[in-house]
This record gives sequence, C-alpha cells and structure tokens, in this order.
Amino acid sequence: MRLFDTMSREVKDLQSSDGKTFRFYCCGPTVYGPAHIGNFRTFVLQDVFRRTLELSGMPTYHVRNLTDVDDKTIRDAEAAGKTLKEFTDFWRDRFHDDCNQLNNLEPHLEPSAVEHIPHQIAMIEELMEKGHAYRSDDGSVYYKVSSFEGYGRLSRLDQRELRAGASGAVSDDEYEKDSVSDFALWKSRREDDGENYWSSPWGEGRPGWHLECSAMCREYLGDSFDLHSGGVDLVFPHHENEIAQSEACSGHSMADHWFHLTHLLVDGGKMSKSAGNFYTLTQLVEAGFSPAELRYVLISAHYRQPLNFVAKDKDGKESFPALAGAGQALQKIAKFAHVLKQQGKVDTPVGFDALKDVTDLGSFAAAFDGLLDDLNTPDALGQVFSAMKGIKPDELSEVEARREFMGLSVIMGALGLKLPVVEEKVKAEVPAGIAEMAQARWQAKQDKDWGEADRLRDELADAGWEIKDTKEGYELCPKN
RNA sequence: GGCGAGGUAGCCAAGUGGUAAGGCCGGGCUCUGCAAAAGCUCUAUCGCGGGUUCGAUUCCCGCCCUCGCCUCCA
Repeated sequence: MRLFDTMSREVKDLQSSDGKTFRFYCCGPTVYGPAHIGNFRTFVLQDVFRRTLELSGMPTYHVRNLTDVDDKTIRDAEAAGKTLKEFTDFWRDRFHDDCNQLNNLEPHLEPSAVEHIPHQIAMIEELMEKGHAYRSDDGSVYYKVSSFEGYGRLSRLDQRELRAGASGAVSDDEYEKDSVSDFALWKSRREDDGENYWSSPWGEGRPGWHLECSAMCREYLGDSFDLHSGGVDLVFPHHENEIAQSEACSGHSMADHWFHLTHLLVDGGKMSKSAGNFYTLTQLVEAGFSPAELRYVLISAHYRQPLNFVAKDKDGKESFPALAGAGQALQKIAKFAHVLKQQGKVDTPVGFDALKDVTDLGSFAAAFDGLLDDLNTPDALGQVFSAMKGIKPDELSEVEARREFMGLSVIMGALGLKLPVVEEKVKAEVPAGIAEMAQARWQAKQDKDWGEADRLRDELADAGWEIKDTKEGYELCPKN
C-alpha cells in the first residue's frame, strides 16, 4: 500500500519495520464533549486505512490514546461539579458508542493520559537531564525548542516566520517561558484545577498536552514505529512537539510515516457552534439518517482534500442533501449485493476476518487498487459503481456470482460500509387489515376496476404503506 | 504578514499531456391502465490570461477567488 507522508511530502510505500505487523499510533479525542462529524472524518478514514492494510494481508497494531486531562476537561468537569474521571468516562463512553455506530474497528490499545502520568514524569526528567527542558519559577517545566535541531521539519517551520500569538490566543504562562515557541511539559497547579493535580519532582501540577502521546508511544510502540496519524491541525504544534520530545529522548526517528487527514468543511466553511453548523452523529441520527450514510459521505472525498459536507440545500434549509444522496447510493449497492448473494447462493454471513482470505476480487479489483494507491476512497467508490454497471448478475454462474459478491464484500469491508438490509420479507410484518386492503386492490386491478384500485392505493398510502407493483405481483413497503 | 490546500456539470467528487470516473438531483425512454418501484439513458470544452508543446483541464508564469492553519481545534 502506498500513502502520502507529510514528512517527506511524497507518496511512499508502507512497510512494517518488524516485517510482521504494521504498528501505528493515532491521536485520539479529548473527551470533554461529543465528538463532531469533522472529528469522525479523521477517525473513519484512519479506520479505512487500517481495514485496507489488513485486507491487503498486513496485520496491524493500532494504538489510539484518550486525552482525559487538559485545560478543557478540567474546566468543564469543574463546571459540571463532577470529578475529572466521572466526567471524562462519560464522554469516553459516548465516543465509543459513536465509533461503534460508525462501524470503526476498536483500536488494539486505547491508553489514557491520566493513566500514564508516571511515564510522562519520567520522560520530563530525562529531557531535563539531557538539557532539553527547564523549570520556570512557578514550578512549570518547558521544553527548550532551541535545543532540538530538527524542530520544524514536519511543519516546515524552518521555512516560515513564526508569528507569536497570530491566532489571537496568548496564554497567561507566556512570560514564564524563555521563548514563545517553548511549550509546557508540566503545568504547575492552579487554583481552578480543583483536585486535579499530581505531584512531581517540580511540584504539584499536571502534564502538558503534547507529552502524553510521546510517553504512550514510547511505552507501547517503542522509540520507533511505522506510522503516526492525526488531523492536519496537529501537524503544528502537536506532532512537531511530539517529535522534539521523543527524538530528544531516544535519539531515533519517531515514526517512519506521518499520515494527516484534512478537515471537513460544512457548507463551505469551518464547523463551529457559533456558525450553527456544528453537527454530531446523534443529531444526524435524530434527523433520520443512518451512521452508514454519514460514513459514506465522510469517505466520499480523498483524505487530503477538504471535504464539503452539505447540510443545507439551495434554499438554505437544513435538509442534509448529502446524506440523503448517500442513502440512495447505499441502497443501490445493497440491492446489487443482495442479488449477487442470492445468485451465488451465499447463505452464511461473511465477517471482516473471513474477507482477509479472499484473493480474487473479480470485477472489484480496481476498486481495491484505488484504496491501495494513497487511500483513494472516492476512486474506490466510483470503481464499485462502474464494476456494477459491467456485471449482469443473471448471466453469471453461481461460482462467478459468488466471486463478485465476495469481491464487493471486500471493498465494503475495507470501506467499513455496512449495507442497509434489503427489505424482501416485509409482508410478514404487515398488519392483517393492510394486507387485506392490498389484496383487494390487487384484485380490483386484475378486474380492471381502476377507480377502486386507485382508491385503495390512496387509502393504503394514508395508512403509511406504499405499493410497488412488479411483474408477478406487488410489494408492500412502509413509507418513511 | 507567513505556511498550506483548492477552484472540474445544479450539488458532491475522481482523474489524465492526446479532447473528462462515479454518486445525488433533474430530463428522457422501457415497463405499466395510471403512478410508484425497477431497468436503461442524457447532461461539463475542467476559475481567468499568457507560455511550452503536434496537442494542456493536466506542465510553467501571472492574475482573480475560496478555504484552512499560525501554540493545546481531528
């Protein structure tokens, strides 16, 4: 598999350094509120990445952290009158629930920052010994950016002018630092931290944000591992700082590959609460859309391109046309898969692990190639529809149909798309009165009593049932 | 101000030095008593102006416009 690497700025082949398992780290969520759909663009694409690797025959080891201590978690836990743990556990569970709904595989390991404070303290001590960190008067510890030669390589900071406070945010610890670009490894205890502080050789306080990832990567993946991933916003300063911390300690290159995901835009702009375009999975589900539909939308653009999530239609109404379209597209695939499945007489469910044994993807090989080439999900999706167009299911033998079905299943497995269930046995759940009415209408139709037939059809529609005539008979579907 | 991404049909979005995938919507056709469903099908000279080239949407230069980031936001 080939993937763009932020460090070298080129598409590179992915290789497992130990020759057996591809070991990678993803920066996880800060659990202080519901994750929004932009967050999930990142987590879903990382999941597609992992699924593709595994289906290509490369086992993975996926570590994703939870940030459960920082300014926001502490602030909001205090405001909610809860302990930090109660507060972050709640939002962690919510996050997991969303991930499950979106069909993301669980990381193999999900360490949290609070559980690794000793590891972080040990790392700070090592950095101080090696001359990369200093303690300020208030008991905080900062990383001395000027002490690390490679600083700025990832974000090309060396080629640009660092403008202090350009974002408008100037923290109050500004004058404790030797240089504006130095960042906190340890933050001394403040009054509004409440009970959320830990003791350290430098006094009470808590770890800085960047440090947790360095410490946990080191603990679980070692000094060097295969790939590190996160949203583009993390390139600077977060990942730049992680590199400075980790490499200053170990003397080794931290990760062979840096995989960054571009942000989701909503109606052409950044998502924000004040703009009224801040969406969570729960909200969209409440609006009547499925997690699979959201997932489809999130993978419909290449991960290095900004993706414009259309929430409002041309009239400015919040009708989520993108999700509605995704629903249609998924239905189309689901129906096709259903036909192939029947034609191929596949009667057992095929799980993700079973897909790893599939070697012949039939007409869907091109779609998988798209994924292997820099994780081109929109191309893969396009190839799926193109392949479908070229297949005439009823002309296939059972073996051929089964092969195509398995090929399509591999692609859906790689994309993590759970297809909607194709309704075929709805009749069983139809209330007796409705079924009678439908039968009467069918009879009227056979008798060419159009007036009566239409009247009954309208009546059924009022009762919430839709008639779909076929060659042999008719189907009843609940209207939604 | 700096850095980065981008402008492809009504919308979303791939891709390529030799006249452009796919999805949604919409139109047409088939089927049908009509409709729905289903199936088939149609819709773009790729922001603007130069240049290189036999040939550019694809390379180079300039311009216009959009978006993101610039210390804790995926």
